[in-house]
Amino acid sequence: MTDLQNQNKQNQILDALQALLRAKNIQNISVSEIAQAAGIGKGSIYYYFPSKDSILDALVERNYEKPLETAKNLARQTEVSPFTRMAMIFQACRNSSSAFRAQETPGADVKEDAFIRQKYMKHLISEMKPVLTEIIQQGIAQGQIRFDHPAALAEIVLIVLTVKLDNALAPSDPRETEETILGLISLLEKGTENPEGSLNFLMTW
Amino acid sequence: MTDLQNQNKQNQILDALQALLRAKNIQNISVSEIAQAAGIGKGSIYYYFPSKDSILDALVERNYEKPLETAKNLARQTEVSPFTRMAMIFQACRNSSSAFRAQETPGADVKEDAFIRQKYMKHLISEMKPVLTEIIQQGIAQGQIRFDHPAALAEIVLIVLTVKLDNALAPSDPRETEETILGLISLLEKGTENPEGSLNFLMTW
DNA sequence: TACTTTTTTCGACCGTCGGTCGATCTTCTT
DNA sequence: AAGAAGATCGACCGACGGTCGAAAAAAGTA
Repeated sequence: MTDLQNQNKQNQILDALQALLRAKNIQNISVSEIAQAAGIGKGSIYYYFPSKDSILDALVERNYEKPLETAKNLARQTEVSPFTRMAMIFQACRNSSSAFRAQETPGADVKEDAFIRQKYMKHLISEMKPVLTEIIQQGIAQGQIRFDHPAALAEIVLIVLTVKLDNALAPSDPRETEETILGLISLLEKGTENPEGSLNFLMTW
Repeated sequence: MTDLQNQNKQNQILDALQALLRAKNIQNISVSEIAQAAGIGKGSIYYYFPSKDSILDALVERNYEKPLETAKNLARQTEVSPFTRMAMIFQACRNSSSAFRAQETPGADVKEDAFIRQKYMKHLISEMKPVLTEIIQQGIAQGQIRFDHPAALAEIVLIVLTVKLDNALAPSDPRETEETILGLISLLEKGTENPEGSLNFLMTW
């Protein structure tokens, strides 16, 4: 079987898992269920993946590849304002992370699918950090940003946004999340020596 | 049986789990193992805890109670500088979180005990946020801090520090971690309108 | 086409796990 | 002392992740 056909089959399994993930968390999804949803036998799952965890890994990878690509492309568009590019990156992250985001569980506490989201966040932060750092450095070179620690700034922004986006590590109602983002923007304005309110457009949530 | 004796028994189980946790991750520790390490039968575990997860919850709670107590006490000591109190809180968090921190796994990637650390971080952030917010508000009232979003600032600082402290969500070598903390301090100085270098003492890592 | 070989599919099966349960032992009460 | 209430236990249960060899499907060969 060609690599392409092989990937199709893997994607078929990944699609099934992603669909199931919308209704319940990983711990409550059995391999048999995934197989059934994918329309294949349970044994076949293990022909394409060595373990249940590895299916999750693959799904995470498939989901963060797209925003990463977007970010890398944006890093090259030096004619666009660095903050605008930052906003576009966050939007891309937001869209693709929705597959894993903690659902609104009104009465009960947040579901314990910590595992997969942590994996997603970890990869996203580590892969996105150098790209965002580069964009910030361009902003410094162009005089739009005044700050001495571009890599640190990139990581701080990524950590806060990823954690708040996920809404499981530091769960908040929308109102509180907005307040935190507003504070981050204010902190960014003062930190990068931009006038107050000039970064409000980042608030596209 | 008195409540005190009951708590002793629970602590005995918690101690056993904490000891086992140093060697392997949760997923690889069975309830029978915990029982054996605690010197009791498996069934007795379920006399004191309703589920395996609840044992973890209790262990997490036991570990974040102390720094939380410390923080609450500090919140009352308005004569001490808010930043000094912040530093003391971080130190307390640092000490008590070591039970869950990701070990240095030289060759391999970070162990997958994500679950428990995420739980610890979540509780720590949510419990610590109001306390730290109060301290920041005091700093604003006293004129040592100039910033419009005290709660947001508290959450941002807590998120970044907790994530970096944990070293699993955004793993870095010590050199890189230092750079990020340095950047956070710089951002804090500019954000709270304090002179550059004035918060360097927070760097007690 | 007829055959062998290789790839792919499958579900019964295995060991282990979290959790239950009634039997049993211990400790309190009167 | 005797019964009630509290505490302990490990055999047992259903379900899970993962294995395996048989068998079906596909590909190669003449």
